Amino acid sequence: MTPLHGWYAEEARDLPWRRPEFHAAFGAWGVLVSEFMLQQTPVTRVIPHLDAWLTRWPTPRAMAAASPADVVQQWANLGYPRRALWLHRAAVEVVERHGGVVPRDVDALLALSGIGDYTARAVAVFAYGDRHPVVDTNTRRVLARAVEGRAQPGSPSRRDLALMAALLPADPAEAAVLNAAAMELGATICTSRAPRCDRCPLADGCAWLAAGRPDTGDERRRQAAYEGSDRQARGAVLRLLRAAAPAAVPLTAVLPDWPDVRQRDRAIDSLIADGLAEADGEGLSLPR
DNA sequence: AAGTCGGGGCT
DNA sequence: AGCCCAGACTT
Repeated sequence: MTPLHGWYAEEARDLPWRRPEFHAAFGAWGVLVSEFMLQQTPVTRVIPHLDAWLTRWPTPRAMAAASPADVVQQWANLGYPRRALWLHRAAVEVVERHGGVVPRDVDALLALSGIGDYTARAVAVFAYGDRHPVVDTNTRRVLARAVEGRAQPGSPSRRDLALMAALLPADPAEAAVLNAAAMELGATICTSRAPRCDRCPLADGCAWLAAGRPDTGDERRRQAAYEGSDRQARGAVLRLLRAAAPAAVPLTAVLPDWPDVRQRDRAIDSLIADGLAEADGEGLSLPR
């Protein structure tokens, strides 16, 4: 893993959350927001939204004072809109439990809404410089190949954390670089489909490359089709509510021509259950 | 351990 | 027409 340091210094992408100005302006809150947005949304899609979000709500306290409707609206088309509500809830929790300061302790971070193993450690490491293993889907693939000689990682588990922890340098700053470098390598070189092993700094020591890049038969659990799914219906309803906001949409005007009316109603009910929509006498709207 | 949850871009 | 994406939550 040692070659990653030099490679990262030379080749790392210039991303907003890696710039000193970003940390100076938004601190740990900026890192927290960026990591929320990056949960399953590609880097290139997050970038255009991040600055607008942080300019509007530059602190947890500002975010906590916003309405859920404004939060869902600002989240726009980033996907998985429950994350917007969780981010808002996390901001409230930061104000209530930590005086408005994003906590540094991993367990305190894990206790916040919408924060799991990845995000908690990403904040502790990239915002505060502490020494923890940060393992995302990119890192898991790099470890699977370079260390275990497999084509694809297995399902996420705590083993990944232990494996990465064992590879971290003793110095926290160097450990942070390795964490970021492993993610960067997986995102740009050691990609899922067509890895560029010819440009990989770990090529000499990679177990998978040494074995001739075998197909180790690790089936990735594939996602159901989006077309025709409940998720698509939810997305369509929410898009309608965003367009109408702050006005409510009469229930009879909510996707009247949707192919499957039971699916439509299921989508409405589940959005209400999630707190992403609200129904009253005037109809359906974003949550007040 | 398996299901659910967006949406866009690339192959 | 799939596959993939700086995951987390619920059951």
